[in-house]
Amino acid sequence: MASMADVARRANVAVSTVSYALNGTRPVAKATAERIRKAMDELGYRPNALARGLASKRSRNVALIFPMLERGLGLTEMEFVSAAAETAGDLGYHLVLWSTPLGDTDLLTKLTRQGLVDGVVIMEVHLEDARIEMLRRNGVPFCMIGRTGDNRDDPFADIDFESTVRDAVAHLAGLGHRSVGFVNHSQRSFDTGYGPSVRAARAFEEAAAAAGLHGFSRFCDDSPAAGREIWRDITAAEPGVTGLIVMNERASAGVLAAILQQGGRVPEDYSVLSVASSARVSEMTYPPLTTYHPPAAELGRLGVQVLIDRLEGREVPLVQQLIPCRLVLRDSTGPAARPHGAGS
Amino acid sequence: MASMADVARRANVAVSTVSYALNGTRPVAKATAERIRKAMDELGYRPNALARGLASKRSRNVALIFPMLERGLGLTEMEFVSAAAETAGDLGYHLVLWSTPLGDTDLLTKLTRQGLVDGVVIMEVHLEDARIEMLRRNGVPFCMIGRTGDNRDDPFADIDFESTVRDAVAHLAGLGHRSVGFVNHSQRSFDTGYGPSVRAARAFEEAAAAAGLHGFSRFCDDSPAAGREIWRDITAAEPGVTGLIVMNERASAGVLAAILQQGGRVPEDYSVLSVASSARVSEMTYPPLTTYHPPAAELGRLGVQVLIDRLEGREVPLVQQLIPCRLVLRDSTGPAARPHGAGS
DNA sequence: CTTTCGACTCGAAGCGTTTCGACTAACCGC
DNA sequence: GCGGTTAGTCGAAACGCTTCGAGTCGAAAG
Repeated sequence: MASMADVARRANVAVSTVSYALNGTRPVAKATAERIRKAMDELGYRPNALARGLASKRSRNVALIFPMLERGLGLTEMEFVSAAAETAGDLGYHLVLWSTPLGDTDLLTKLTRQGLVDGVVIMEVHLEDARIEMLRRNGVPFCMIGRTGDNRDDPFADIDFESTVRDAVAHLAGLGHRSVGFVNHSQRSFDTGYGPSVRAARAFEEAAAAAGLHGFSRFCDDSPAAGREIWRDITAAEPGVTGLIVMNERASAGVLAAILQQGGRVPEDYSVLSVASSARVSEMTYPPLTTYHPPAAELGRLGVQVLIDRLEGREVPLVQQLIPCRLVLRDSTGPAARPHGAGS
Repeated sequence: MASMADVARRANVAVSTVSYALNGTRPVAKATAERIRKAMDELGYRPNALARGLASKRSRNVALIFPMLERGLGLTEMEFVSAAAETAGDLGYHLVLWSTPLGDTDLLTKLTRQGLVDGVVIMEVHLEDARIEMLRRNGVPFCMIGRTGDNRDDPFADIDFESTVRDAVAHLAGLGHRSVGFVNHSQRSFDTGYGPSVRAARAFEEAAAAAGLHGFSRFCDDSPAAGREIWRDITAAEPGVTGLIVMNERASAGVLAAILQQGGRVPEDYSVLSVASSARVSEMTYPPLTTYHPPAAELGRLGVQVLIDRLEGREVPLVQQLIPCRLVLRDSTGPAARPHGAGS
């Protein structure tokens, strides 16, 4: 592999001059620059990333910390990762993937101390997140996807669950639904302070109250089976229900199946509105789900963009961006049926 | 950040001795080793990955080349990426993500020449793949997920589409189906030599013939809408059909929906058998799809494992592994209806 | 008691960059 | 025609590690 010394020799200049020409660090005469450029592509020269990083103390690598979740990663996360990788590439950076158990701060500490990356994008942030504490303490530049409860001046990009849930409630209320349920993630995710669970739950209570309708919430494990079960539970406890907001991609299919199985029709008898589930999945259920789609790609792009801006020392204002989900109408919502006439 | 020199000073030894102790490159006295160890964790020392890589000419990074596809990445790919990242981590490596347009050999060349990674795992390999040519030519160690048409002595791990499709045909034949269709990916994917499309298509023809049943194939774009359309096409052209093998995750939901919409029942009137689609999605359709699940995590793990084995110079036999999909029974297949009695 | 060998250690020379200080020629304003 | 810039270039010193050659010492071998 050709090195900078080879290029310098061939172009008849000092190594440092090659470096200047390459990075524009200092002015280089037009003719010299041309000679160097020529030498470079005759040799097929590419600067060595490791050496460059070592000497400059900037690796031009960023890490994406992405958790090994028991519930597994979904398509939203995939979109997110794709966008992050692509954006990093566009900005001349490399994206390295750190798959770490959610609580493992030690592992993360070890990883960050290796000096392989200049900063990290961290996802699945919890309201209280030891990893964020650690990053702050160790002075590791980072950008969150999601946010803690106490984010003061750390940059983040997150889904605006508050406004999304508000919109969702308004949407159903607008269709005449007066008794609306909210199907959340698991109790456990709520208890451990998973941001979306907590914020959405709160937002739902408020929005339902504000809209003057009867609202109730359920936790639900992330599986179709749990979704089926929760529907049975709901119809038993809330016979007047006509609308459901489901923020649980995997459960949503179960809910739909359970309704159909009980002889209910969607959307004639019940409206099911999905929140933050991916397009690829929403269009595959029966009927296809009307959904507030998460801005996964935007978040991914934004996350690495913001991080890199900081790394490059650009004097950027603190970015703390909330992006609402975008409504895509499909076939699972419609005008409310007469309150008690529903379900066979 | 503490450096090796700091550790050496504190432990009262030469820098090289610290290195030997750290890597076991040469013997170090027990007492010395202990002193060094102590110094290390008093300082919270972690070796600098860049310096280490530069000096040793082995970065301990591997790249995952993953394509920006127009059809987007699915859950299978996500599982795959997760497994790869996790495995790399377990083996003390970092996984960097290179998101590249499928045909962009130049970009790939640039990336590999930077010396950031020791080798690459490459996915979505086509039967004729310029990227593989390039890797061979440039002597970049690699492992394919998928395989070219001419793989001689390059390592790969791939889904065994031949045997999977054979099994699928046998499964339906065993249920009494005599007229079975195969829904492939798009014509385009076939024409551009996308391995799964080509191999599965061939395998289906053979297996259908061998089983003595009436088999026919269709290409289908990757979308529910295309799936609906293909079903209309099929019922028009093949009125006797009772079984369908669908190797197209996104289309499968459309097929199901179209059947239901025409008043057909699954599996009473028609059996739909999905091939190589993810569990997360298969369980969300209506009815849930009986599926041959792709061994995504195994492939991901295997890919980086094999690559790293080679990098470490272990004298491993050439790994060219084919893993069949595993059948998971759900609700979309059953005994064949009377040939012509189906469909309302 | 020498020789030999292995365990153990050290210093120095890289690895391929960036960056710093210094030096030379113009060139500018006066 | 003299200080002061500025464009353009060079050599050398890092950066934090690995690796090589060489040296010391004690124990086993002859």
